[in-house]
Amino acid sequence: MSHIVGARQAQKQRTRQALMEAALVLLENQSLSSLGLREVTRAAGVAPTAFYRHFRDTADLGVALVEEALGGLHAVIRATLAATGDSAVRIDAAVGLIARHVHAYPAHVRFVTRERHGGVRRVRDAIGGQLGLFADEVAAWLATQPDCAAWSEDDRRMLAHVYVDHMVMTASAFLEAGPYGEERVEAAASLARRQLRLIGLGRRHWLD
Amino acid sequence: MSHIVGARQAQKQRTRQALMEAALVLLENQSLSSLGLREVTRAAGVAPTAFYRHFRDTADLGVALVEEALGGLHAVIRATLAATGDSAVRIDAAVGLIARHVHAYPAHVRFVTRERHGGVRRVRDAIGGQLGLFADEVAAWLATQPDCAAWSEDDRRMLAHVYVDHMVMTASAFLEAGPYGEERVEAAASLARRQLRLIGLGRRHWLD
DNA sequence: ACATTCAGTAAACAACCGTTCTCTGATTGC
DNA sequence: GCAATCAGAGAACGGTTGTTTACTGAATGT
Repeated sequence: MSHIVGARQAQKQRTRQALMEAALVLLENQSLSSLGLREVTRAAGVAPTAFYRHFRDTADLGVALVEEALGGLHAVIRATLAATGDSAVRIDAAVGLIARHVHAYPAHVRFVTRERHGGVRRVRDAIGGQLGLFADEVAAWLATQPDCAAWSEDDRRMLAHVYVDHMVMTASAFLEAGPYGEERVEAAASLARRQLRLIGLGRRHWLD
Repeated sequence: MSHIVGARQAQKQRTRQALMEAALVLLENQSLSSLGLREVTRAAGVAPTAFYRHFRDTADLGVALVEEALGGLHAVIRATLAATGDSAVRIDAAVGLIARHVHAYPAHVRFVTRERHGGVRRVRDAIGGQLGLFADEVAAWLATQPDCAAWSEDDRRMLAHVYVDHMVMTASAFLEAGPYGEERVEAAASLARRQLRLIGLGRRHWLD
């Protein structure tokens, strides 16, 4: 493996990824504030000192995990919002999207829901920042919708906040339901859909 | 201090309380899964081995904290639900109650919101169990309300779930707003009230 | 009064932690 | 080709961790 351009950077990114994946596995049974540096390097198969080539400390690793878990979702959310459709099929699509995402990246979802109110301030803030951006995008989309055009900006942000919070809670519910069978997952989906329907009804009559 | 009946048990409960309070203080800047036994006893001013006279491990301490934080709230919730009033004053009363409770017991609230999805399964389950009981009580109350009497049992549980989740999120929002001044707290209260109004509107038109 | 109970103490244990310093050897730019 | 760079390894450090064992002495029941 020589004379390949960027072979060094490629290998570095590889171990960096190995560290992040090892951390993600370990974080399924504990929280970030108890995650040890040595523990991570051991699981990743590198020397403890190699950790410092990539992260200052485990909190730094956590911030990188937030970026990995949520950074790529903005495009997905924007695309989902742009899709048109009846409100009922909208709800089905949104809940189905969440269900599939949780099924595909359970460890990332668990990490975000666990550390959103977790013991490490920098990670908490990073998650809060990303969710705030999600709310911004939803609020901007709401401004383009006929039924919310006449709302105040504050009220649109309030509703966007509700949608984002509901998305996170639904993801968490799918995560808890997952190991207990498919009917539990379907119950969580049904719950989420009805809650969205309730919110949609409130939205429709907000200006009464 | 001799020849007092129960002097021994009283002193034991005292150190037990000292351990729990010390833990609660330490848990403001970390999460339970990183809380050390020695750390707690040091902060409580007792020998490390004294810990075992009260708790098997720190997870056990966490379960006791859940009981302390949420066990006494059932009566408060039931009393609040029993109070009659217009829906607008109901909302004001509920949000005000949450605000006052967060102000009075910030560490307990922080602990619950942090460990609800935290890294210690037994504590997670204990919190989930208590919140489930809250939802039961709210659902039972909804069954007595004229506008929900015709709802299905499942739908009432869905709405109760929404109310309980909203209560927890509002408490967390108050907690985050607290250190940044009174206007931030008022903004959180306004947000919570409008969200409750939205839910109320959805509830009113559920059977349309 | 006296024997029992038991909350809390004290010392020791092996294991683990984060961090520093030094070194190696393959990739890199020239 | 050759010198410079730098990701990773290795060893050692002082400190902390959970747990065990043996012990103390005041509150207890009779």
